[in-house]
Amino acid sequence: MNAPDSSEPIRRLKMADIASMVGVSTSTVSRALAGNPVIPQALRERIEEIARESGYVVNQQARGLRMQRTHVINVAIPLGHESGQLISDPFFLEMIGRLADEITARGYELLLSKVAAPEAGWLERMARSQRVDGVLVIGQSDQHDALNAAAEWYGPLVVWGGAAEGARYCTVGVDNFAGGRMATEHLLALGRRRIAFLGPPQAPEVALRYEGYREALAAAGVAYDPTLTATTHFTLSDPSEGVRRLIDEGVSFDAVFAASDLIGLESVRILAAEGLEVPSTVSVVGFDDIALARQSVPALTTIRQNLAEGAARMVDLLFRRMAGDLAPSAMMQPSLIVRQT
Amino acid sequence: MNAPDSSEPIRRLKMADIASMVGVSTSTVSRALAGNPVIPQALRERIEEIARESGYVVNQQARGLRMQRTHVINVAIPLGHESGQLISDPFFLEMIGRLADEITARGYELLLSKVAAPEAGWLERMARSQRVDGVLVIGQSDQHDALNAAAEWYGPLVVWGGAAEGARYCTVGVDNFAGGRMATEHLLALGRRRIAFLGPPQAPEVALRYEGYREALAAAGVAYDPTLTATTHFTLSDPSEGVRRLIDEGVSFDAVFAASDLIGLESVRILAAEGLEVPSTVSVVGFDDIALARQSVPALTTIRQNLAEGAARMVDLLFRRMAGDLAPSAMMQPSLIVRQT
DNA sequence: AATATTCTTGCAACCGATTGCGTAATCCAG
DNA sequence: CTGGATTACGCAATCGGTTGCAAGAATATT
Repeated sequence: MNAPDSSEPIRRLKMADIASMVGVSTSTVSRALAGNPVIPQALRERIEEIARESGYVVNQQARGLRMQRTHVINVAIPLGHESGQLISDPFFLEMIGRLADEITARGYELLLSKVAAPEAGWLERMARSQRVDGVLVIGQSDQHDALNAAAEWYGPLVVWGGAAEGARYCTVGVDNFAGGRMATEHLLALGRRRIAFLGPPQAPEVALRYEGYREALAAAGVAYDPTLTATTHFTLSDPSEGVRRLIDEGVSFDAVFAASDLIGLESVRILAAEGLEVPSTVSVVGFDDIALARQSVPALTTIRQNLAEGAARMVDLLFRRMAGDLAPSAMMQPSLIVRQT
Repeated sequence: MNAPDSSEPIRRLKMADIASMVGVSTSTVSRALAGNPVIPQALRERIEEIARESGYVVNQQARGLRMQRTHVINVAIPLGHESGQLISDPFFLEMIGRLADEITARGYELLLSKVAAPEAGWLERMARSQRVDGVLVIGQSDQHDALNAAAEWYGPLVVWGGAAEGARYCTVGVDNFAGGRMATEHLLALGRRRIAFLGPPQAPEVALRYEGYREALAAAGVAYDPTLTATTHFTLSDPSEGVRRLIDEGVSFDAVFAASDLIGLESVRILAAEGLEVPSTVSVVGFDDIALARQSVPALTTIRQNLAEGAARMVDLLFRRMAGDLAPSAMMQPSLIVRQT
């Protein structure tokens, strides 16, 4: 369609070009553009002026090589537990958006890696490639061991997720155990006794929610029935998963605690389609409080994770770790948001 | 919490270390790891072996500097038209996910830039920083001129969006004009005559959908009423926008064509809350066909954009452009998905 | 006016790879 | 056994910046 202007010199400007235009050495240009105060203001301004009007931009490869830092953070999303390749949970979008804000605000860039079928050593390669200064992992998926191994020698690593047993890596997340308990207690308080649990149990954060669920049941003296637990992926794309399977198997239940809002919303939809009224016949509680939970009809009751705060904490911890301070994990309190289900 | 093993040497391995371990020069190691056939197989395998077991990973900064390519693609999301900082439209998530697949499949990485308040020169800086080999822009937002300017001298740039008037940059997108017409024709076929249009008209793709809307009205001999057009952002966070304003202003309408599914879904919700039944009183058609449109109750009728194909085309065009072939824009056909609204 | 001090600015080494070119080693035919 | 072709591999330049060190210029001190 269009062609780059062929009269434009093909070779990109380098610092030496600016230097010769100004009549100084590259040392001076480098220092001037870095705002080093040893360069007199007048000269610095002249250099900045010329650099700007000639469209010069510092080569980040060269700069990174010399300075041994890239100003890039790797955000990795492992999808070991997902069958499909797609990230469909809006939770990720909101998280990515928040992280992008925090990272950009600190003058860094965000390298996004979707790790679909985690190969051994993916984290090692990420950490050692020198392409990034730190790594954020969103969700442990089934990569607990890989994370532990990497944390052994790589400091600037922060993981969003549950405080899994024996985790030696730094995590940020809500108290999943408390969240699971809160959700279950809420359902119990509504008089529900046969509460189904839906979620992918391989993920540590889900496992903790499940523990909270068990704990609340036990505390209320309600017998735990294993047939009420259905493993799913984070998205309910496959009808052989989740509520539908419970219905098909003839399991009777009067409430659903879903490990994510997406599962919860899909459950509501399936229940409605099956003629089971929500919330009169079956109550549903989700987890995350994605934007959608509030907007759907009926609006989903859920356990809220404050992602803005979570993202800020993750980035804060990561930068402290990049600075050599091996900051510890942080846990935030979730809250119950009662809506219509 | 945990501390990186302090007995581990602090300095990272470089190629020279591997070279001396094997007893060859860095040239040989470099060639061996690159799979260069001039290195005998036996030696290559020995080098690979040692590199692997010592956990060596090539420094991408150095490699990039020397080779003048980074194997990174910049995916930029300009949000000039958005008031808030948040990307909330799931459209972006699906698009990012698809692009990530395509880019990863070619052995490249994805640098994600959320361009919240576009400063002059943001694209220039991106292109000249040598941090990436190519740039994909998701949505033109209000950055049409900036894109045109950059395309003048920067080849590897592909934009998702509408084929805006006077665009000299390479775009991939659905035929927004046809999509707007299809949506409107569908509503007209249902007998609707007072069809409202909701969307952010600064974005070229939305402007084209709007043209299609006008065209369909004209073709059907239905008078165009400017009071039926309400400008919004891509998300309906502000109640002073969209349907609610039409209702408040007492504008009568029997259908809504929303420029995105998110606007459409929010409209359905507001209409329901206002006691206007969908679809008996008011019909609604959205645009995008995000996963949510299918799952919501009632399921949203919409114009489908095939994002899997779109992402594949964008990446294909970008790689051809990176190879110096200035491939032209591509346009795909949207399709009408009739559901319950 | 001579010396001490402070300002400016450039030289050159370095970051860690890749690669053109040249040479030593090996092979093969005559 | 020798000359020429081939193979294997290392030297050193290069990519484009940053920065310790030091020299020369300008200013201050006595």
